[in-house]
Amino acid sequence: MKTCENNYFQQKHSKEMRAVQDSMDVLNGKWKVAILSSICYYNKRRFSEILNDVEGISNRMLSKELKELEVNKLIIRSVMDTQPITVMYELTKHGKSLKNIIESLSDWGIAHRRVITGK
Amino acid sequence: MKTCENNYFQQKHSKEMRAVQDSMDVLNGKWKVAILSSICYYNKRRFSEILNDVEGISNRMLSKELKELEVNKLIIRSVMDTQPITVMYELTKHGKSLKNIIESLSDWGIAHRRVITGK
DNA sequence: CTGAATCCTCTGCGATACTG
DNA sequence: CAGTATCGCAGAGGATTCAG
Repeated sequence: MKTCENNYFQQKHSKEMRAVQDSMDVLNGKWKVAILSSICYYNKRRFSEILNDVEGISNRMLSKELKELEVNKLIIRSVMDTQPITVMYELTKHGKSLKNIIESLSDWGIAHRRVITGK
Repeated sequence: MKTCENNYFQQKHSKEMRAVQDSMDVLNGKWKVAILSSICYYNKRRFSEILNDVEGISNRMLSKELKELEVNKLIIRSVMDTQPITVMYELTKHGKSLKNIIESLSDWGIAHRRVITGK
């Protein structure tokens, strides 16, 4: 019976689908992945450096997004006692587990441009 | 000199960073990746099936997002001449190249839940 | 069944200015 | 330098209805 077949497959993949949604909820918005990329590529990165890396982002947004990433335990914020103060951001172990995805997204972005522009 | 060093690395990674942004521009919004996951996991999928797979999406949104995905050459839409008509969606070759990323996101989503809930 | 058309709400995000 | 505080709007997205 067709519906049974569908239900079978449905159950088979609904868990993965929910997991994908969970991931995208954390990485939502226009900036999160780009910010993570910046920190990921440079290992440690300062606020103003990320501000430059991520094209077009405002300090307001950067501040807000960094806070969310910290809450989600993807990055660690540490204040350096300099004058004036500087703040370093780095990936947690958990954040580093996104490295493969980020690199894949980079590769895919380049491939996508080729596909859309017709090479 | 520190700034030179920074500029050097800056140039080294700005290309990847732009590519990541390109990818995320295509996959933006609340639903795109989930929709792609549905089609990806089942190879071919009908409108109403995707509507069920993606929890919470409205037909209005699904319709709109599918259109964008088609414009970006990630999926192909084909109308089956049945009564009433059914519409199948499947990934293009280019769309299929997202499979690894989708699977990684699924794995990461599960891991993330463990990290946040403290296991 | 697969959408398109309306209407309406809410919020993501930009611009700008200000603080320690 | 690294943020916070306001203000304002376009547009994402929800609910509902209509159409082929």
